[in-house]
Amino acid sequence: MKERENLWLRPEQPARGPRPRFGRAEMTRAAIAIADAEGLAALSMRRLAADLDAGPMSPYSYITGKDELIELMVDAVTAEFLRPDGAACGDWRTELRDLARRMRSAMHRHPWMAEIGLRRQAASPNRIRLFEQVLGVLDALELSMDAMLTTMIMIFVHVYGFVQIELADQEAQRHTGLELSAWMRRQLPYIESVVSAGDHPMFARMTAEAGRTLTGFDERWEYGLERLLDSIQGSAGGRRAAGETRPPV
Amino acid sequence: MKERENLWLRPEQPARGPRPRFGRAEMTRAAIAIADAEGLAALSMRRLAADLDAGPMSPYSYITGKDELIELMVDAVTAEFLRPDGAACGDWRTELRDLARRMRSAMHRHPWMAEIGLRRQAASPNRIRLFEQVLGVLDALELSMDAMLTTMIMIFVHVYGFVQIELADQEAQRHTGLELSAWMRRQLPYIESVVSAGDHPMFARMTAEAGRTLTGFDERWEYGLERLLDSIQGSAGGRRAAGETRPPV
DNA sequence: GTTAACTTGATACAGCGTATCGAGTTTTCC
DNA sequence: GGAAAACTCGATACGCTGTATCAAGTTAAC
Repeated sequence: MKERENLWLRPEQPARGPRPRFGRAEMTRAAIAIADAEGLAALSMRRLAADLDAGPMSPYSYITGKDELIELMVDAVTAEFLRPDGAACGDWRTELRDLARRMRSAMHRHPWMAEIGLRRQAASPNRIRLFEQVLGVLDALELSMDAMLTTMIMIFVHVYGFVQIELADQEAQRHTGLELSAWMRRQLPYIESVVSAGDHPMFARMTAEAGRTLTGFDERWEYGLERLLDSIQGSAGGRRAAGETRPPV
Repeated sequence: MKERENLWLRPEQPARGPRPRFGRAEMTRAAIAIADAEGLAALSMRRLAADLDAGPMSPYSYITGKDELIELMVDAVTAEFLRPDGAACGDWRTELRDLARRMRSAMHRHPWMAEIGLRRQAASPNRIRLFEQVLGVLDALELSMDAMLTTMIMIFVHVYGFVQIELADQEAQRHTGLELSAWMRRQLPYIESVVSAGDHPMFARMTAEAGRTLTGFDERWEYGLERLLDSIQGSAGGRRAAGETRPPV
C-alpha cells in the first residue's frame, strides 16, 4: 500500500533535510478548499502557497507542478465516488444507480471536478479502486471484457456529461460575474427573434413549453439515468437484440 | 437572417470609420486554424493578431474578447454537425447514428471542440439549427417534450464524452510533449504493482486482456452508439418498460 | 564534523487577457 | 464644405499566470 503510493508519485518523506512544514495531504486539502469556494480559475500556485503561509515556490517542494496538484485533487474526490465498505447489495442496477448518484452529489460538492471532466485519464489509487468496483458490479451481466469496459465508459460519460450541463450555467455565472437570470436574459432577444421568424418549429415548441411544463433537472437526471440502465440491461448476457430481457440473476 | 445574426452579436459592419481590414469570418477561420494545428492552448489573442498581420489589440475591434471568439469558433464547427440539406432519410435510428458520426468526425478535425465540450451552452445560429434538426428527428418517437430534451442531452453527452476520452491521450501528449507510449509507460510500473498485489482482481483481468484481445476505439464507439440508440428505442411511445419494442413506424 | 539532501523564499522570465489612450480614417450631419 | 462622430489600429501598461534559477538555511547520514 505504502509502496504502491510511492510508485504512483515520487516518495513523499525525504531522507534528509528539514522537516516539511506540511504534507501532500494538507496541500491537496487546501487546494480543494480554494477550488470548491472560488472555482478552478481561482486556484493558482501562488494562491495555494499564500493559503498555506508559505513562499510562492514552496509547493514545488512537494509536487512537480500544477498538473500533479490537480491529479492529487482528482484522486481525492474520486474517493468520494467509491461505494462505502461493505455496502454492496448484489443487485447491479441498484449498485450502478447509487454509484451515479454518489458521483453526482460529489460533483455538487466539488463543481471543478465536473469541469475537469474526462480529460484526466491517469491511473491513480482511487481511480483504480473505482474501476475495480464498477467492473465487479458489471461482472454479473455476463459481458465480454470489451463490452464491460465500454459500458463503464458509458456510465462515466453519462454522469460527467449530465453534471457538466447541470453546472454549466452556474459556472458561467461565476466566471462572468453576471447573475444567472441576467446571463439568460442576454440571449433572450435573439432566441425570440428566431422563434418569431417561424422557420424553426421544433425549437419554437421547445421554448414555448420551457416556460410552463418542463420539469427541473432532478427529474431529467433520473429519467436519463434509468434510460442508461435500460440500455445496459439490454446488452446483458452477450445478446444485444433490442427488446430482449435478461433472465433473472 | 441578417437581422437575426445582428441580434446574436453586435453588428459587424460599422456605420463610420475606416473599412475593417478583415471580417469576423476571417478572424474565426484564422483562430480555428491555430487551434486545429497547435491546440487550444496555443490560441491567444496576440497570436491570432500576429497571424492576421495586425496589432495585438486589433481583434478587440471585432469582438468583445476571447470568450466571444470561442463562441464564434464553436458555432462555426457546430455547422459541421448539421445534416446536409435534403439528406433526411426518415428513419430516426439512421438519422441519429449519422448525426453522431458526423459529430465525431468533425471533432476529429477540430479536437479543441471536444476539449471545450459541453461547457458552452450559449444559443447561437447553428446550435439552434442543430436543436431543430435533432428535435425534428426525435419527433417521430412520440415522446413528451421533456423526454425529447433529455434524450437530446443524452445524445450530445454520449458523443462528446466518447470523443473526449478518445482524444484525451493525444491531447495530453501534445500538452506534455511526451510521445503517447512514453506517457502510458510512465504509469505502467504503478499499474503493475497494483495488479501483482492481487487485491484488484477485476482490474487485473482488464489489464491482462488489454494486451491481447481488446478491440480498438472504433469498435467501442460503434458498440456504445448502438446501446445508446437501443435505450432511445426503448423509451419510444412514452412507454419505458424495459424490453418493450415500439410498433413499426 | 563534514557532506549531501532537502526546504524555503526571492527574483526573474515569458506569456496571458485586456484596459487605456492617442492617432488616423471614414462617414454623417449641419 | 467643414465639423464632429464613430470607428480601426497600434503601443503601452497592469496584474496575473506557471515555473526556472539560485542562494541561504536546515537536517540526517556517513
